[in-house]
Amino acid sequence: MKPQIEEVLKKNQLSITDSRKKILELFFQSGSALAHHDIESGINEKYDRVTVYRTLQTFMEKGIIHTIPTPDNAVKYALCKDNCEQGHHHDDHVHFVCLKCGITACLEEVHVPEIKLPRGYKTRQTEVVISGFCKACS
Amino acid sequence: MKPQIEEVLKKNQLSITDSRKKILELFFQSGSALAHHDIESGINEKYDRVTVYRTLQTFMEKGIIHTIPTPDNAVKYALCKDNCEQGHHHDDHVHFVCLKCGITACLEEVHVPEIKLPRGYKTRQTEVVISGFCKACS
DNA sequence: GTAACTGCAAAATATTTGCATCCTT
DNA sequence: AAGGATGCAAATATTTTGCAGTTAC
Repeated sequence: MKPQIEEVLKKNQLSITDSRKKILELFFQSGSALAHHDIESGINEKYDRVTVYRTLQTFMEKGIIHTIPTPDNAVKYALCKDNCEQGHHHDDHVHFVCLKCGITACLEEVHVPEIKLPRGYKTRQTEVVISGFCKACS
Repeated sequence: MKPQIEEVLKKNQLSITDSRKKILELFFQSGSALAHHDIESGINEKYDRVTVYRTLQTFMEKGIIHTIPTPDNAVKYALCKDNCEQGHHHDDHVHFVCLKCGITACLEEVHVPEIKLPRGYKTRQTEVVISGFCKACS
């Protein structure tokens, strides 16, 4: 597990620091999307709030994580699984938010459909967020 | 135009006040989604920031407006056109964000497709936000 | 007249920036 | 050793709450 994490950092030309390792590890462990708050409280060692902000921003720039737009406009971050290169994030999967337990997750196996727009509009990216009840809660 | 606005307020059992009329009018005029900031700066008479917050919240509760989840997690509000009753907001249309001019709009004429989720998940609502270039910018 | 709404002050929360110090390479 | 990352302090921005005065009905 650990080596995988350092690899990700190396591959993105980021120096390997404690906070980055721990935060990235948390993403790998949880498997779901995390809010800033989840990150601050999900790690034993306390890192400065500012460090968390900057780390998330760095990960975003490198395409390691991405934000998920949720219906209530809470900011959540999730690992980019696949073909995200620096600056060019591209999701093709659906995001899910559970109305009961609040978990937010990427459904990698569910693809977003192609949607035809009226004449004149050009699609660059389609985001789909489905809210409902997850396996555990339904 | 004006009478239409007062009607909406009446229908929702809200007392008719200046701020509510002006803010609602702004939504009708703009035809697109508005951020809190757009509302504060889009009205000549200056209403207190707190009043704007509370008015938006009231409109949300009554189902007059709804929030749109945008890719950058900015909070935007738009009129509910159709079958939204108090507490039960239900969109069936797609939201569009222009990457150039930044406009956010509801594409009433584009319906969200039905998406099958893996066994165990239950869908309650599907939100679709497409970013790209609008008629004017493409 | 009464209940509801507004504006002001201030608290609570969230995010960003500058800078000195420390750590990775 | 040098550049980048962190932590602290503080500046900004955002949202919420309490309360007194005002307005709609």
